[in-house]
Amino acid sequence: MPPLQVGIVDLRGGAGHARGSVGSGALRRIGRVATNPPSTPLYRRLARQLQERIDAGTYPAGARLPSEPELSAEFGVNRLTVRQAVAELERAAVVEIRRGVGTFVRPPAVRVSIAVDPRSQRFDLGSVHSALPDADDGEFVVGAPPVAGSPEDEEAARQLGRETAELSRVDTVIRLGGRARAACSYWMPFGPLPADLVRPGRPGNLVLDLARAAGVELEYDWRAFGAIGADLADAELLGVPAGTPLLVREGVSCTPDGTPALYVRRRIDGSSARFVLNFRESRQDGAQPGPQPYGL
Amino acid sequence: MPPLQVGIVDLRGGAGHARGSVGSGALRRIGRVATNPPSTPLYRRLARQLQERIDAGTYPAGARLPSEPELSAEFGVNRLTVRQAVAELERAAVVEIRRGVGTFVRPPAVRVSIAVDPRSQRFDLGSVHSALPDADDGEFVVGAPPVAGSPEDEEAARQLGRETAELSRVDTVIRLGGRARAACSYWMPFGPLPADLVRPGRPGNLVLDLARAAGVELEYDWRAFGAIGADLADAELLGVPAGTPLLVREGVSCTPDGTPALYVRRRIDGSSARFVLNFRESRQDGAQPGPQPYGL
DNA sequence: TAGTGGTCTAGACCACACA
DNA sequence: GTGTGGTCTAGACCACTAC
Repeated sequence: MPPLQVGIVDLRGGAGHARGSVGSGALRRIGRVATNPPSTPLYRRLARQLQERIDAGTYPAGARLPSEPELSAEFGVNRLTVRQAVAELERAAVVEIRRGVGTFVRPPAVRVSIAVDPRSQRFDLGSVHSALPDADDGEFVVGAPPVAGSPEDEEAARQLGRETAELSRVDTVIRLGGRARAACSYWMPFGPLPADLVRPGRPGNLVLDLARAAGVELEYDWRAFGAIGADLADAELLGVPAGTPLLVREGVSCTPDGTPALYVRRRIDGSSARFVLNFRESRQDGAQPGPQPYGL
Repeated sequence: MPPLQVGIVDLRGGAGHARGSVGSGALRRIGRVATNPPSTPLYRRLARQLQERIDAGTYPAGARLPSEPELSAEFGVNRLTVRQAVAELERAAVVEIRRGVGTFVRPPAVRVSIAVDPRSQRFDLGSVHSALPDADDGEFVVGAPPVAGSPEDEEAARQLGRETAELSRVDTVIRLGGRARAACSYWMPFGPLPADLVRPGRPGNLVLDLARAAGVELEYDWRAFGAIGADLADAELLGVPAGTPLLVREGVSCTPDGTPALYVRRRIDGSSARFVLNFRESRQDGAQPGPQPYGL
């Protein structure tokens, strides 16, 4: 456990900070009376200070930070201000907060790396499935909501060149390592879907099963990558706070004759995966065989 | 302006919510005394309620939400609780908060769509440049920090198969539409770099200029996509709150003989761009020529 | 000047994890 | 039980924006 510093720590400015300078260098409590408005809010200076300690190894990876009351006392600020600083670090994936336990420094980002060769046409990689096969993991249907006029549904209809009334929809969650990693939505221009396939809780590779049931062969048409914050619904599905960065991977698959047959939109927990595209033939040197995953 | 509802609004549960039921249906203020702990925190129920109003068109796109004191009075909760709810909606990109002005409903997500044909080898699309050429926009050098032992530097060295001491680094910001859209870092296994090229504030296409200066021809080796929250440094560079979802696009380019010559890591404001990969030849039907951008 | 959101405090009660 | 983080209140002062 890191040594608990006693007394009040000065939070004025910090290294490389522009304003906020006060005359004397005396250690001074920063309280309600803003003798010299520092322009940088207190909670942010606190966040920087904590970040510096983490970078310096004062709080190494995996270590528990001092508790909120401890930090509150050490820096002479309100506990809520401490919480605001720590929340910022949590959103930046620097620390992980475990309720009832403590706040811990995150290890340097372990990610699953998924290689995709963009020149091959028929493959069903790119789904997170093949990365970490494990018991209890997999894709699970969470519902088959009717296609109404939601913005998502409208988008799907536009992408498939159909009317919303012609579409069926299924929502799933992909679990890996005991955690929900991705929320998926599928739209298809046919229906009704086999009740057994879209039964909530059903495991399996939904895309493959649906394609088989419909008797169609699917090819990638296009895929797109973006980043958004989790909305309230996705946050609940994935068990993360709203606003958590999600990697959105969406696209259309079509039959060999070019008819759009599937629009898929996946929201993937950003800390869980990245997608790699290789543009050169597999290298011969062997020294650096493609991208190095961040750890795993 | 939406009509200001008077009185106290009931926040118990909300549609489709599991727990939190109380006996009578009377409108009741939810105060300090939790007569029946609803399990779902107040601020989240408030967020849902506001989201519902936005979905229902009570607060249409572009409209200003009632001010925090107004919402505080309407729902009978503390202003800080209101702020917590609104902050959640802001992180989910549902509303935009303008200090001193108000909180506004965001339009349905306008994004720049950038098509990339993954089968062609030599192209410098994929950079955000070609999307929105405009005056005052472009890429600007913000610094050429020495390569020390930071985790990023170590990663770059690993990717390039070099020691950190062999690398040079440049950081830039890409501005589009008057806003910073992407923060970029480049690592190259040579140096020193031409002082004129890495002078802070210098505009231009840095990759092309550096390659020309070094007399090397660059090809894509691999590119990867991920999503993270903005850390404190990126948040400052991009002018967004820490934790804002960023699309990370990183990769290695090499010379025609396969020698790694550039590691690049871009953090792109998630609300600004998405990357599209086309797997099929350009379509003949013409009806749906590739993916439809979300608006722009 | 008036109204908006941004920050900060002090204090309270709660749910959760763990010993 | 003890300590952790999670929620909520009341009140205050501030900075920014627009009129």
